[in-house]
Amino acid sequence: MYALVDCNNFYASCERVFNPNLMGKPVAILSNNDGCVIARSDEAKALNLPMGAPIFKWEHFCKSHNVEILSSNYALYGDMSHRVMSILKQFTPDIEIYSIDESFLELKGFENYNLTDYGTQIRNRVLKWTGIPTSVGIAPTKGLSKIANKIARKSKSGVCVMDTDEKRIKALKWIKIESVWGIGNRLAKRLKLKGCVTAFDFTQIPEVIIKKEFSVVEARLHRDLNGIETLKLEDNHQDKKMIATTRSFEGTLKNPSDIKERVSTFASHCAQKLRKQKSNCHSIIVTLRSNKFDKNGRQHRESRVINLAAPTNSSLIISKAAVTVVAQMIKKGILYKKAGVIVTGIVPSNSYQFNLFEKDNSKHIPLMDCIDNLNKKYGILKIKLGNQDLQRTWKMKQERLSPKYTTNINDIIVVK
DNA sequence: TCTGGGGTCCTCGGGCGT
DNA sequence: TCTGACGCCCGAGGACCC
Repeated sequence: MYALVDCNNFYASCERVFNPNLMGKPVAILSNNDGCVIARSDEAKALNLPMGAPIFKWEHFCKSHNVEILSSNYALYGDMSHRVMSILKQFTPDIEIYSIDESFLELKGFENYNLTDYGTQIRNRVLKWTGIPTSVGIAPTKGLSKIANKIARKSKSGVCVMDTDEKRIKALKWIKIESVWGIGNRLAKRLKLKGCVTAFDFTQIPEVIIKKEFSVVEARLHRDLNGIETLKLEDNHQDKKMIATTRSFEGTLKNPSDIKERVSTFASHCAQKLRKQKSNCHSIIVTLRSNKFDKNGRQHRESRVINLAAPTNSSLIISKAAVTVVAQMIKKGILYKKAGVIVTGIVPSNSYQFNLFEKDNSKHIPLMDCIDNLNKKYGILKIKLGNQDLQRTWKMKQERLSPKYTTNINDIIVVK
């Protein structure tokens, strides 16, 4: 059996732990740069404030309905997530941390347990120790545990155990096809054309047809929902296969030197993340785009790939390559809105094949170590490359940011 | 004025070796 | 030596997730 433990309205719940005034009120959390709504409390959902709503269009609505709007505070959410996950690890050794707010727990050897009680224990402990409410869905497969979790979320107890075929069929008939994990908008449309309205309809289509007309992904899901354990617990300890830093600019940029500065910063950020996981990258992808929402402006969107002669995690090499390429991409007269650097072809830094003509950049290794250590000691990004913005005039818009209650000593709550 | 960021996996089509 | 069939590899782009 698998349990899916999902934190209810995670970002809003984290904020409420440290600011009880938000209890019972509609709360909306904004994306980076305070752009659009990315998380909502139940009360905000009940007001039909949509996910992804651009806040400048919904500000008036929020004011008139007393919605509390907050910038996203990832330092807080990351730390709270870590606390929740470490509690979940006490309940089973087989756990897959699926995202910041949910985990799959494999319950092997729990045949003699009362799973409803066990799920309740999980919920109670997480709530008591962290203040975060959760829902627990327990079922024979991962796909079904996702559906059980949706039912749990709607139930009073917050726990749903799908342990018989009758319960499985009832649940499948209840859930709409577009709400099934792994079925996005496009697929839902195609499936509806075939008369698939619920997950149950999907499971009744013969597997050969699914394989033929859709793909192996849907075929796997099909088996899983039919109760055949197909999707397995995934290993959490693997290194990332791709590391990205992409950002929208505060306004729009047309000056090549401004754009190059941003790209250099994104590149060195990627390099830093590579070094943190002790990896090197073989290739770099640089992306640049104008404002897609500007209907009147000239549009330009491009991405280019740089294949390196030898894998590296040196900020100097990655930044230089990315800046050179972005300089070739910039078109005169275009107002650019967003850029990004993605590093791929990731290999462990201690084992890679030298190229016959490779230049020795071994001096970079102690230099990068030194930069990382100084930044660790004196605060992130104190040491920068010469082509980065040394005055740190670029800052994310975070006008409604809550304190870093759990990760910054100056922000700790004082009880008087 | 203002519309997120970071991932994974899969398919498809072209290039290329057998 | 040429050609077609086949399979593998790789990059681009799509779809999905949170």
